Amino acid sequence: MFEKNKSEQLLRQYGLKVTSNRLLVLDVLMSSRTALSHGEIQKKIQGSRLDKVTLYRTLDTFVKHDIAHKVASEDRNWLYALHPIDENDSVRNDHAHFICDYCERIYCLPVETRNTVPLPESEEGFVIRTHEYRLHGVCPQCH
Amino acid sequence: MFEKNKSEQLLRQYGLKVTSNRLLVLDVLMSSRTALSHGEIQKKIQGSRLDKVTLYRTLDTFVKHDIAHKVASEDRNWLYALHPIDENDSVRNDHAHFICDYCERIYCLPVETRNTVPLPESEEGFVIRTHEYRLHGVCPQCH
DNA sequence: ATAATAATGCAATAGAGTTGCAATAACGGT
DNA sequence: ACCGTTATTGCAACTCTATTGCATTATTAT
Ligand SMILES: [Mn+2]
Ligand SMILES: [Mn+2]
Ligand SMILES: [Zn+2]
Ligand SMILES: [Zn+2]
Repeated sequence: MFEKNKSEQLLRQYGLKVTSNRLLVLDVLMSSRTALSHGEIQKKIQGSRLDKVTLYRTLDTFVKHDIAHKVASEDRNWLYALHPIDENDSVRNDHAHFICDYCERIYCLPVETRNTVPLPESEEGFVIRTHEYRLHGVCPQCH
Repeated sequence: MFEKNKSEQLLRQYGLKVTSNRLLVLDVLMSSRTALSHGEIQKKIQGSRLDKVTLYRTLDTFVKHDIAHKVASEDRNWLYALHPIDENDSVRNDHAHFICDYCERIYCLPVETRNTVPLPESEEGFVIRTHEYRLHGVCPQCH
């Protein structure tokens, strides 16, 4: 038996049917350093006839099955990215988002962010379950 | 001379013309514990004939003059809020946002959040200028 | 009161994302 | 290799938030 490619393995591993659309979108996400919007992904796969609705649904499927996650961009669009891998090759659900002030790209940075910002005494009744740390500044591309 | 009300003073202080629309919107924002969407504000001022476009522009004006700030909500709408006041009655530009998993309301919490998450060595070329800390969990209303 | 300027209301428009439904493709079982 | 079940896909129409252009109206300094 031949070894299946990585994207195909990943889909089967998550119990998803292997379709050319999903493989295509997965490849795009895997080869991007930044989180991508629906529109950006469409541009990267122009030529293939993948409908925009199917792309929305494919991305939702990835998020629902926790293959990918989505981040709200500053212009209120969703950006999609696979989970970042840390130095031990393990997935980090807990990480920071870096938003460039110039190109507005969003990077997922595998940074430990837990237990860093305690609530002040005065703010009672708020129970924290998860968090997102968003950093703004200048990215390596824009120096 | 009679003492002007607080909203009117605030507008003059920021060099803005005093209009009934602006006073109305300012009152709504001042009396809310959570950040409000355009739609929520419209509901609260139903009866007044303030056009939806004017409301958008009024909110933008407040943001541009730094009377208020806006936060992207989880469902991709803008939410608007005045700057939170800390225990010394001074404005905090640097604060956290608490997003309730149930009611989805966003609260501005006057929490010190500076310099809490250093980047790892491996992530070079990112220059951090500002940040936003988003906390998710259960708010006091939803216990 | 008047003039200069900014704010406002209305209609049309843009853009991201969603819904319903019929056609098609994936895949386990034979 | 074929079939039947079920999930995926493409298309059209639609929803919803927000924006733009422009003529009208209100605010403020003089
Ligand atoms: Mn991320
Ligand atoms: Mn805030
Ligand atoms: Zn950049
Ligand atoms: Zn709540």
